Parts: sequence; structure tokens; C-alpha cells
Amino acid sequence: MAKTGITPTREQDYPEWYQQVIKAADMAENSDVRGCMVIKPWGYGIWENMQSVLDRRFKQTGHENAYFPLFIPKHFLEKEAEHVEGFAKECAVVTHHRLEPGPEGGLVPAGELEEPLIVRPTSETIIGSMFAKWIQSYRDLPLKINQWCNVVRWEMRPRIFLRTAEFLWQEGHTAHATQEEAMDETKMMLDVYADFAENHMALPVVRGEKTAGERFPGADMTLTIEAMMQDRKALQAGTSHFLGQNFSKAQEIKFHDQDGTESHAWTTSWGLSTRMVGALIMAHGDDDGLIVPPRLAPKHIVILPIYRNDEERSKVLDYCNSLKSELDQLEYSRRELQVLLDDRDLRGGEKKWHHIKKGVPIRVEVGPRDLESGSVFVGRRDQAKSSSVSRDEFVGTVLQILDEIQQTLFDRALKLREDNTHSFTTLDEFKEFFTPVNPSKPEIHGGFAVCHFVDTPEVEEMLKPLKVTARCMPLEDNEEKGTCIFTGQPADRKAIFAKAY
RNA sequence: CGGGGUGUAGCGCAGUCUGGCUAGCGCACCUGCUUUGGGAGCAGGGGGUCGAAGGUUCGAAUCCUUUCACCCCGACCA
Repeated sequence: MAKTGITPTREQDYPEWYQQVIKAADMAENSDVRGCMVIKPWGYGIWENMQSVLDRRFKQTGHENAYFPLFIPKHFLEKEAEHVEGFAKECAVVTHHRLEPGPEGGLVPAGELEEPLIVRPTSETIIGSMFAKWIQSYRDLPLKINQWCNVVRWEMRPRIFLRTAEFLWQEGHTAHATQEEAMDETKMMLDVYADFAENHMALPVVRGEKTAGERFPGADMTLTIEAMMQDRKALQAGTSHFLGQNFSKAQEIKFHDQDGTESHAWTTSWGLSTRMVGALIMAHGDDDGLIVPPRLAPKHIVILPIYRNDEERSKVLDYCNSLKSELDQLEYSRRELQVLLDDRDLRGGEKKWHHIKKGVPIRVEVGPRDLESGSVFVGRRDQAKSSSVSRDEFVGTVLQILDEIQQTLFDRALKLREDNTHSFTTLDEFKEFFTPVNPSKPEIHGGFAVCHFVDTPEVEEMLKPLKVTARCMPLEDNEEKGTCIFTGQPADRKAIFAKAY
């Protein structure tokens, strides 16, 4: 009988499968605060590894970390018109600074603030206000700052990791003397994200430009990396914004050039959030649970000792400990190899499934028979079968196995995307692609549709009933001119359309 | 903010229509024995006063009133 680790399967009920994977892998859970999640050690460990890879890349590309306040004075947010409009509907507002005993017990807010404070939904305004002070001369530029923090966007429909009221992210903010330099920065950081997604998350992405309707509020241009999840929906995995002089004009970020003229700086911002953990789950998980790409795994290998009595136990544990020390010497992807020896007093099968559901890349089972033959029983999370190999061979090839798993995950995800990306030249074909056979209980359908189009509000309107959005206009391979399948007008380039998270 | 629904043990639920012994069941948890290369079996055990407040009644998880919370479907969104 093929019993799966997760009920239901992806095919049966994808959204429910997603929730169950998180629960089974013990990654996170909902908290008592609606819309806010608690990230548990296994989920947080993955995020920490994401942080460490990205942080290194940010520093390599000339950025420094700093920290800015959680609270933003209301009038800061009001300065940039589009920015206000984009975020006003989802801001948490702090109006008081004290609690006092209420008439009927409990506590009531007191000490009303002169000006309400907004819990940051993003920090362009408060960082910009500091940039305005720090920047006076062309010699102060470029200024390239990143911060790791939490932000709050009051969401009505939370989904753990994908959309929560509070989430963790990094936000980079830079200021430059010229438009070209700011544009180069915007593109470079998109490439950093794309490289991270593909080489560390094993997640193939399309690099593209957002349409006017999907752009960041206040940006002149938003670049994005878009990935396909296993239900064929798109997920925006990271964005990089060219802000032009919009914020610098609103916030007076000015500098004197070499010839003494005063100009407004050109700014960018770019962010990537804990949403990526959700992307990782939906891109790689299977019906037995999570699969963590080795390069981001909190534990690469779990050793499971198998024994029947105390005598066997001590022998097996000695063998396991020495194996662990040997493996501990190795490094994988700039980290020490992380090896867990799980000697909890649990039945073997239960313990094994526990680690399968968590997605540990490699399981090593060690029992009395292995001691005699000097071997280990190795199972890879990307394969169903396990096999016996000599201990020395295993230690000698383990790093290679991890790379193979990493590659397998990437190849699988790429194949999924390629198999479900189609070009369309007529609107009828397009509509059919996005219409489920059974509308009351939609099956997994659709994918990425690539079509010529013109970026106008009418097109966005036409897409609404289908619940499809323009994900991006790909940066690569997008020179060919054609006809917009929505309006019939001549179109300069194509866009990718999909249902999205 | 509109429509629908649910609150009973850590989790998932039955019981509510038709009020009545000490409020049940499954999973999880603890103990013991048997098992052990694979998500164990048997036996025993701990844990809830039924979202909250008020009312009707000899008697309320169950009926009535008020209230709170959460979930799902729509509009919004990294």
C-alpha cells in the first residue's frame, strides 16, 4: 500500500496539502494574533540559511547593513502620493503610548499621540528621510544600505509564509548620482535574487519587468523574479524597484555635483521575504512532505541508529558517533556539514518518517548488520529507494550526493515550468487555458501563458474575470514584435500571464 | 465591509433538533508488558464544566437573549 506522508496529496487538495506539509515538518504555526505566524526552529533555520547566503551577496556587491525604526510618522508616508495610495489600506496605526486601568477592569489605551505612528509596511520613507540628511555631496554617493527586519501589512486573508500580517524580510535602499547607475543597481540586485533562487533554492525563475498595474507604489519600474509552483500558479519571489527621483523629490534627497549644481538623487529599493520559505515548500515538496534543497537545509544528514538491546545500542551508537565526527569535518556550500544523530526513544519507522516529512536531504540508517559489514544504509529524500553502501564510500561521496539532490530539485522544477508554459496567439485559446474543467472544484490547470500584449488598463480589466494577472514582461528573449491578443494593437513585447499567489 | 459557518480535552469530532445518571469517541500524551531494519500490539492511566455573560427550569453543552472569537466565500495584497 502506498501510504503518503501527507494527507491529502497535492492532486487531491493543493492548498490543504501545503498547510499539512508545514505542520508535519514543524516549520511554523498560526499564533493567537490573527494573521501572524510563529516560525518554529525548522522553518526559521531555513530562513537563517537564506539570510546568510543573501547577506554575503549583498556585502559582496557593496552594501552595508543598518537598522531603522519600526515606527514611521504618519506625515512621512503622506509625502509620495502613489506610495500612500498603495499602502494606506493595510497599515497598522499606533495612536496611544500608555495603558490605564479601565472602569470595568482591564486596561484601556491612554496618552494619545500627537501624531499617529505607522508600523512600517516598508521603509522607503523613513530611510529616505535619513538619506536626505546623510547625502550632501556627490562624494556621499552611491549610498547602499540594507536592513533585515519585520514589516506589517494588515492582510485580510493570511496564509502562512505566503501572506501574513507580519513578515520578515530584507529591504535594500540605495541612492545614486545618475539614473544609469540606479538602473544598473536595480538590475544587479534582481540578478542577485535570481542567482540565489536558482543556485540555492533550486528554484528556476523568470526575470522580468512588472506591468504598470503590478508595479510597486511609487516606483518608475519594478523588476521581479517569478517562479512556478507545483499547482502551476506563479509566485513573485523577489522584487527590485527603480524609484527614479520620486522619493528623492518628495523627501529632498539632494546633492551637489562636481560642477556645483544641485540635483535630486536616484534611488532604488529591493526586497525578499519569508515568503520564499513558502515558495520552497510549494516548489519542492512532495506527497511525503517537505524537501529542503541541500544548500539551505538546517540539517543535511540525519543518522538513525537501530538496535534491539543495550548491548547493541552502545555498539551502534559508538559507530554512529564516529561516523558523525567524520562527517562533521566536511564543508558543504560554505557551511560545516550539519549532521543530526537522532537517538530519541522512538520506534524506527516513526522516526524515519519524521525526517522524511521534514525534508532532510540524506538519511543514514545504522544497525548491527552495518557494523559488521562496515557499511551504512543511505536514503535520499529525492528518491524513494534506499541502498546499502560502504561507510567509506558514503563519506567520500556525500558532498557529491548533496549536489545531485540540489540539481535534481532544480531540474524537476524547471521541467514543471517548461511543460506548463505555452504561447498563445488568440484570446480564445488563452481563456480555455485558464478555465478549469470543473469550475466548482477546480483541478490543477493552466500555467504560464506567454502572449504579445500592450500594457494598458483595459487589458488588466479583461483579465480580472479569469483571475489571471500579468506576471511580468520577461527581460530575456523578448525582442519579437507581434499583435496584442487582447486589443489587437501592435505590441512590442510579450508578457507572462498566470494565476498567482 | 457583504454572504455562509463554527465554538465541547493538546488536535479532530459526537452529543444540541426532542433539557435528565458521574459529558463521550479517535488521535496525541503517560505507565507496564510484548515487539523492534521501519509510521506497532495489548492492558492501564492523566487531562475538559461544554467560547463568555445573563435568563427560563427541580434540572441546561442542549431552550431564550446579549456578546466575543475564529473559519470559509467575495473586494485588496509580497
